[in-house]
Amino acid sequence: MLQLNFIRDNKDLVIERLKVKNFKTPQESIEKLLDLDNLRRDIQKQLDDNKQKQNAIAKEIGMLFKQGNKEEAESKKAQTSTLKANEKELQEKHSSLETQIKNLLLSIPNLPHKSVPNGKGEEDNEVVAMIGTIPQMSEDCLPHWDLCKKYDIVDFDLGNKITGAGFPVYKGKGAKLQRALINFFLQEGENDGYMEIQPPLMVNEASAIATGQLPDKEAQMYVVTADNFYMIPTAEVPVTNIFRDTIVDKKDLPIRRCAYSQCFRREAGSYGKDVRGLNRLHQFDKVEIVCIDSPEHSYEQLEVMKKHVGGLLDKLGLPYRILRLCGGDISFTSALTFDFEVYSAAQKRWLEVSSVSNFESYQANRLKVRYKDDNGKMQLCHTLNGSALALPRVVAALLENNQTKDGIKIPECLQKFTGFDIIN
RNA sequence: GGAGAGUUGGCUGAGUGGUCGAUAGCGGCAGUCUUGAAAACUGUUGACCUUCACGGGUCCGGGGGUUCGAAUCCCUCACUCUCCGCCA
Repeated sequence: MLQLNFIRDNKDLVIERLKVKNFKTPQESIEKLLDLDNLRRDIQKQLDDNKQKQNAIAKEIGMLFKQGNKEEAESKKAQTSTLKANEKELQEKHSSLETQIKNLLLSIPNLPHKSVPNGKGEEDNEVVAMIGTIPQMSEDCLPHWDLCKKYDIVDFDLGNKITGAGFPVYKGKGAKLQRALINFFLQEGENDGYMEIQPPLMVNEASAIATGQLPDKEAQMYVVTADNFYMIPTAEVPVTNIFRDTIVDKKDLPIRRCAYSQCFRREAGSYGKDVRGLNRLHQFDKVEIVCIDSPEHSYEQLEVMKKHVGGLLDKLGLPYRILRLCGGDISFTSALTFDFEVYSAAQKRWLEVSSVSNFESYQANRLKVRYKDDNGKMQLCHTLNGSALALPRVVAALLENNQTKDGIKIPECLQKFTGFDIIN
C-alpha cells in the first residue's frame, strides 16, 4: 500500500496519478483518507496525554507502597477511574479510525510510473519492441491442442477425468519437455545471479495479504479451508514473503531469487477460446524471478530483469514482443509493468508468457522490507518480480512454431535437458 | 491426534506484579593506543506512532482479560521443542 506520509505531502500528485490508473474515486478517497488521518492523530494525542497521566499516578502509587504509605496509595487509586473511562472511549474511536484508514489504504492501488501510458485496457498497451521473425506456416499447420493429441504428449481428457478442466496431464516427451524447460529456466536464472528457492506451495493469510493477493484477489485463489491456507497463484508470494518483516543490509542489495513452482489459479470468469488447450490453466508451472533493491536502483533492475526474460526467449528462438502496460491494464500493485508475448503461429495470436514489474515500495510497505540508508535512516526497499518464464504458453508456441512434417523440433538450448531433439 | 515444556532487543540469555524498553555477554558502530591492523580499554548501539523541536505514547510471539500498575497473573490463538500415537 501507499505510505500515508507520502499521500499527505503529495496529495495533488497522488490524485493525478490515480486518474491514470483509472481509479474511480481518487479525489474523494484521498480527501477522506486525509480527514480520517487528521482525526486519528488528534485522538492519538488525547490518548497519549491520558496515558501519561495514568502512568504518572501508577508510578506515584508504586512509590507510596514502597515507602509503606498504604493509605495515601489507596486513595490515589480513585483518581484513575475517570481517566480509564475516558481512555476506553478514546481507544474505541482510535481503533475504529485505524481500521477505516487501513481499509481505505488497501483499496488504493499503486501509483503508475510516469512512463505509463493512459489507457483503458489491453488495446491501449504500447508495443515497445518486436523481436524475431514470425514464421510462415503452411495451411495445414495444427494448433498445439491438436499436436498434443497427435503426439500424445499432453492429455486434456485425462486431466478432466482426474480433476477437471484446466489440469492437463503431461505424458512421455511432453512431461520431459516440461522438466527440460524448468531446468533450463532455473539454470539461466542461476547464471544471472538469482539464488534458487524451493518455496511452500501454500501460504498463510499474512503472506497473502503482504504481497497483495488479499483482499483484492481472494476469489482467484484456491483456499484450503481446514487450515486457512491459500494455494499460491505464483511463487512471487512465498518468495517475496521470505523478506517480510526484515531489515536487509544495504550491502546485500540487490537481492535476487528465483523459484520454480506450480501455480494454482481459479480463473473465475474466464471462458471461450482463450482457455483452449494450454492457453489458460488452473494449475501450471512457472519459474519466477524476484529482486529487491533500493529505490534509486530499482528501475535499473527492471531493465536487468527484462534483459533476462528476453534472453530466454531469444535462446528458445521464439518471436516475441514487449508491451508497456497502460494505466488501465497494469496490475493493482504495480508501478510499471512490461509484458512479454510470444507469437503462436498456428493460433495466429500473441500469448503472454511473462510480466515483469516494479512495485516500488507498494509491496514493501505491507511486507515491511526495509534497509538503512547512508544517513542511517530506515527506508522501504523496492520490490520487483517477473516470470522467467511461465511454461504452458511457451510450450504452446514451441509446438506450433516448430512443427514440421517430421515432428516437432526441440530448440538447441533445451536438448541437453530433454535428451532428444524431436517429438515424433 | 494425545501429554508436557517453551516463545524476551541482530544473536545468546537474565528478569516471575511497581522508575523494566528491559541486567549481562556476543556482535555492530565510534574513539584511545598503533606506521597500519589485531588485541586491550572507553563510549555507543531496537522498531513504530506523534511533535518544527523539547517531549509524550506504544511494542518482551499474536489477540483479549485481571490490576492504580503486567515481560511477569488469567484466557485464547499461532509457532518451536520433548515424549507417545499415526505415517510418506
